[in-house]
Amino acid sequence: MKEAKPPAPAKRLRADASRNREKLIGIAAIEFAERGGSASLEEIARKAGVGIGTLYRHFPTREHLVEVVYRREVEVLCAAADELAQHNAPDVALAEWMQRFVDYIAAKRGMANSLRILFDANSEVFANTSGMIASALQRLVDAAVADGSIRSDVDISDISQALSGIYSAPDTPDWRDRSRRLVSLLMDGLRWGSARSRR
Amino acid sequence: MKEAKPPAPAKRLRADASRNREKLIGIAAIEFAERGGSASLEEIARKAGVGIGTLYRHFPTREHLVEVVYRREVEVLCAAADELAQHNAPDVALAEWMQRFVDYIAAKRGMANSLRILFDANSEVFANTSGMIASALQRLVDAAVADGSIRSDVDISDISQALSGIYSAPDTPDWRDRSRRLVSLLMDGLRWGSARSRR
DNA sequence: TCAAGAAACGGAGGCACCTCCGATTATCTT
DNA sequence: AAGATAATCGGAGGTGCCTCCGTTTCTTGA
Repeated sequence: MKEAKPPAPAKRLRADASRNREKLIGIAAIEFAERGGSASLEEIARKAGVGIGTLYRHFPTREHLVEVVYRREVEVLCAAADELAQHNAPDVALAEWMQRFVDYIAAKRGMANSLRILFDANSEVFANTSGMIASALQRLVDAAVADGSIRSDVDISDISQALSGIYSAPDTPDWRDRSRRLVSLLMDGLRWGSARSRR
Repeated sequence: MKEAKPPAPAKRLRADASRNREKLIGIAAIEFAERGGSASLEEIARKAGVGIGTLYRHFPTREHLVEVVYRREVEVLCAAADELAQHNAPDVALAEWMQRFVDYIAAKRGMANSLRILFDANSEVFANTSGMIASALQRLVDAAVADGSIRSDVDISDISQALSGIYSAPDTPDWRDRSRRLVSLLMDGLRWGSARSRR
């Protein structure tokens, strides 16, 4: 069975290779969150239990690693939307997801600089990821509207706007609390005047 | 004679210190222009004939050094405006100065990244320097208009606009030649319809 | 199951960053 | 003029970055 398969989309990785790769991404996510974009790559390799050479083979530059970690976290965040929707009332799922969004942003603030470099080099990444986030939000809102637990005259872009305000807010010590309160407030506003609240 | 002089504006530097400082700035300007923002600081110290410690005492971070070099070059560029005005016909001075502006921009392109970091940290620097440049340009244009060697209905902001286009132009190999041609063209346009050309 | 070849590992090595502090001046005081 | 004082010099040293390549481990096919 001679099959032409030259454009192998992504070569299967060897078992040890993919194990190491995952380990590195996991540790890197933690380190970037804790130490920001200047986390030591050697430290990451050490904690992942691999040599520095292995890290560099998988991620030729710091930005490659940042990109992969960033993508991974967006995926997790978006997957959480569906997870939450399955196990909660739609409005609760939406509220909880927005709170997680705050946490997600919090982790990103430390690495703002690396992300900007990445943005310059490959802005397509951001088009993808922001699309994913918008679509997750859309699904949650649609479900909550359909269910009558939030008002029906809301537009995704309004919510996005509010959430992006969180990102650009000044980096005070109480940033996180304030952001969480903002999300609660937003949620109250969405519930007010809903079919359910009127019933 | 007990005099209160606590707010000494800028402590006089010791002779050797200021000598070293100047040497460092000079070498750094050359290195940044040649190698871009990633020029080695140790290399700069070595070429300046001082220890690395001396460099770091004068300029605690790479960005400090970049900022000083940047400021210095803007000052030189603006001083050149007056110099040129004294020794040339006003229109010639203007033309020559714009050509020097191209060279100045060329040197900046390599260090775009460092400049952006600097911009985030201290955007006041840019307000200052762009003001200085605008005012130098204004002086040259005024003189040429008064002299009748360029048309009188020109606005500084139009010329600035054209010059800033040079900065944002794509970084092709012939960027410099194209920019110089653009400046010539601009100059022809300015001369056309001037009092002198009509006479 | 085993051997050969492919792929991945990992750390030594070279360079740059930046800090720290004893040695070395320049400037001030008497 | 010569010592006292304060500022400056300069490089050793610890850390991180990244490359290179000999060694180890996985996969495959017989």
